[in-house]
Amino acid sequence: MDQPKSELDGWVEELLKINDENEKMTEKQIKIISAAIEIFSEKGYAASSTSEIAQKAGVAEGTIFRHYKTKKDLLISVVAPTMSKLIAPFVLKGFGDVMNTHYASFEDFTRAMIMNRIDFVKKNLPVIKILLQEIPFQPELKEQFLKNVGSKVLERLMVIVERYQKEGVIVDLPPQTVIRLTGSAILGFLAVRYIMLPEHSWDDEQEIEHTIRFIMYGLSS
Amino acid sequence: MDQPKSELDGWVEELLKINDENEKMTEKQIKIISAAIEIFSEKGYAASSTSEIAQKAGVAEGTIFRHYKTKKDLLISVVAPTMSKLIAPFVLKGFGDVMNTHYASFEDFTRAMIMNRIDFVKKNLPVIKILLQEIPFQPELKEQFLKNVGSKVLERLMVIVERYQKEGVIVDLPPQTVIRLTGSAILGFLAVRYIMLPEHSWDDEQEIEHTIRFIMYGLSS
Amino acid sequence: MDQPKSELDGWVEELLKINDENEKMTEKQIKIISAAIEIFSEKGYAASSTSEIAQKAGVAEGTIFRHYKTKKDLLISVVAPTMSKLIAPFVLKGFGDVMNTHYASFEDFTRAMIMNRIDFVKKNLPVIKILLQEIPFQPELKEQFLKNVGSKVLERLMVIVERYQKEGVIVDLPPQTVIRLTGSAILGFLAVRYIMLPEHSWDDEQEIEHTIRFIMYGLSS
Amino acid sequence: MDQPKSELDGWVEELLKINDENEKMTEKQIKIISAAIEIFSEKGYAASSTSEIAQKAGVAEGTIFRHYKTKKDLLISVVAPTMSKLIAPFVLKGFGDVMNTHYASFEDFTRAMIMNRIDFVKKNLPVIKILLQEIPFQPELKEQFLKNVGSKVLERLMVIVERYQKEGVIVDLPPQTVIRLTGSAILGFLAVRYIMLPEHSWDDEQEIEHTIRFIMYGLSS
DNA sequence: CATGAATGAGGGTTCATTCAT
DNA sequence: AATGAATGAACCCTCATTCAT
Repeated sequence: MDQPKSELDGWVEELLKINDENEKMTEKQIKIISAAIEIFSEKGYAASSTSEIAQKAGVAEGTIFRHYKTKKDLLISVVAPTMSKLIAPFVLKGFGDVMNTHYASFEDFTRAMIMNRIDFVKKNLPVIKILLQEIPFQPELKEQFLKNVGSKVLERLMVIVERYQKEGVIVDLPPQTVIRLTGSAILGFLAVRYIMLPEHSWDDEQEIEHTIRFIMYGLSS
Repeated sequence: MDQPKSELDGWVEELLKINDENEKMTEKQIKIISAAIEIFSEKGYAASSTSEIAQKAGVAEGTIFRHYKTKKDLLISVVAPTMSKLIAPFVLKGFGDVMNTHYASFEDFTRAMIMNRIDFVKKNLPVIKILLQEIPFQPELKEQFLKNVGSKVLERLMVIVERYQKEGVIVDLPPQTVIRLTGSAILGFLAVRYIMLPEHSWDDEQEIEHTIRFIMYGLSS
Repeated sequence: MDQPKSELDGWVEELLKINDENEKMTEKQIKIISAAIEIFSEKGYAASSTSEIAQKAGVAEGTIFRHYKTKKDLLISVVAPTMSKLIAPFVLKGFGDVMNTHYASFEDFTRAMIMNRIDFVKKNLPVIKILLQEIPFQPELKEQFLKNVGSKVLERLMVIVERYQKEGVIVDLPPQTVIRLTGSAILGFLAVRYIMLPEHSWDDEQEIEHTIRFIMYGLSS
Repeated sequence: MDQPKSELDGWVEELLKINDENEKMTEKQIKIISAAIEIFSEKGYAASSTSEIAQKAGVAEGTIFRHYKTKKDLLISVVAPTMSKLIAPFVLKGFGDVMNTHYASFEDFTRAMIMNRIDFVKKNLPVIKILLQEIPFQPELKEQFLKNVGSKVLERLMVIVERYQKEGVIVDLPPQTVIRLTGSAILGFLAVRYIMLPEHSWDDEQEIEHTIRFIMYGLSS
């Protein structure tokens, strides 16, 4: 699953560094968050008990509530950094310019996107599972998600899609439809590969190439 | 969202009729199941309380447990018929033969598929949400799902895909990959259309045509 | 465990016959009472559920309450006939006279008593267990028991003991104490033999003889 | 009910002291156990509710379950120390030797035994009632009881009985029978005196002497 | 700052009892 | 007379949260 070091990755890493530096979490907090991630993703938020988290984290029950006012607070704290990272590549300033320069072909762009998202999923799988589970039930998360992905990310991607459409390299469907179709192909691969059948033996490189081919042909004008 | 009456639909309806006739539920049971569907899909299984379900169903809490031994039993009873219907079109005997006859073109087949699934999703949205939420946490459901979808459905679809591949109308990728890509496009549409942004104003016909186009071009040989 | 047919037994049988004839229980009632005896003695009254009794009896839950107004009513109905039989030998009219005639020696009397009680315990073990368990908690039973055993039985026995004391064949302790000591020996045997260690292999005849010997010597003047 | 200070008592007290020191119960735990003893012995285990115990103990219901995982756990915790004390006099090391030295006559031994057991019953009456009630229904207790009393205690007593038999001071019945008869007399007294008719006005000293006399004569060779 | 005992509301579930059929 | 669906109170137990130490 190696991928060519790309500019995009460079930014993500930078962003992550920033995020991580901001955290200033005590050792106990890290243990709590880690335990929460593990347990939330295993049994679901509602079915997890703070006492089990405390036990797995090796802290007293009360300690959790010293750092996170409520259980829901803990959930948000678990999920927020990953949500940030999720949209990081799209909100970096200069993102558009760079696109112009570095990903001359739509295929390269798609490939970079796919590789980057695979990397992201691999590094954040448990939290992603939690996010998927809880977004429908936590208005806070839903709102945050729609605001970020539905606006910022979509906005950026639309600009990019429109540019490629103007260049005539992809079909002239509504940009949102293009994004939906491309996104479905990529996320469909990630879902099957990492969530539904992670145990299955995969030839990742081939699957990725097939997926890219599918998108390219599917969107060919 | 009208769709041309097709043979496929005929069978599904027949199957559903059979299922529905088998149910023989009392009036109270229907109320309980309805309330459970509503509340489970709204708050998630673990966060729903049997007392709230009883209240919404207009029955005493004890009545729930007369019909469903445990809360999990109620979940299974809520979800099982929909799981059956989910795979119904694929397990009907004669399904393969009919394919040969009636859906000569891959595009027609895909269109029928999409229409049928849209119909299914529209009729079963709340239960589908519950299924998606709970499959990861309920081994019973997971097993049932994998057994049915992972075996029966996949099996059928692979035969069909291989036939179209032999005919040279679609690209010669591994059949499972073809199914993944097609499924992603269809399910991606359904997810966005009915789960993520159901409120958005959609031009369904257009979106469907675009999606079919995407699949056709994507899989063109 | 054969025992010589005695007059005493004759009366008991007569009494039982009377009791049994009075019962006029429907077939369902018999099944309910039998099931109740089995379950009450197995798990205790409070830990038994009427639904389990109904199931074991093969009747509907409601049927129990048609015959017995409450669960406690059922308990009383289970236990009352045995309580009657328990005191039967002592309240039969003419009991005292017969004593004079038939059991000239105190030893014969004691032996008859022991044999009779063994027989009684063997025939009524489950109900006796229920009685022992529930007398402390059911004022109705307690009162009934004290009234019958504490008065009628004790009264009769005291007359008998006093007669033997006047004859000089047993020691001149307070009659109640004599009864307590004799009763302890007999009931102690029954408790160990039939309740505490019923599985142990017993040489009943020997144990009985030893017990009688113990009482005779213990009360010798 | 004063009794002559004996060596035997010395040991028991010592043992109890050890037990009591081990307990390290918080104030709340003591209140919970006390309330549980009171209510269990009054209404029986199955008919007692944890909420009532909590109320009588003056704690929240949850507090009970912080200290005792289940209601049955609470029962065991209530009953276990008394079970230990029950067999304490028999399992103390050196018990046998001391018998040789201090209770030269069988009568003295029996008297010490009776006094000691009276003391024990007086101090532990409610828990003893609970034990008697629940041993038949709680396999854990039954097993524990049989293992301890049925083995350790019986073993010790048999050695003692056999010694007195060899000395020719008591009749040559099977030792187990001797123990049963002696035990019946003692326990019969205790049962009548403290459980069945505790309100009756008793001349304890006399009753005890009569009981001892009964045993002595009953076992005289 | 960390602890963990304490809380009490609410969880799922059982149960004796009722009543329309 | 018999049924068994329906009831709702009470059951045991868990939980997120608080607070004195």
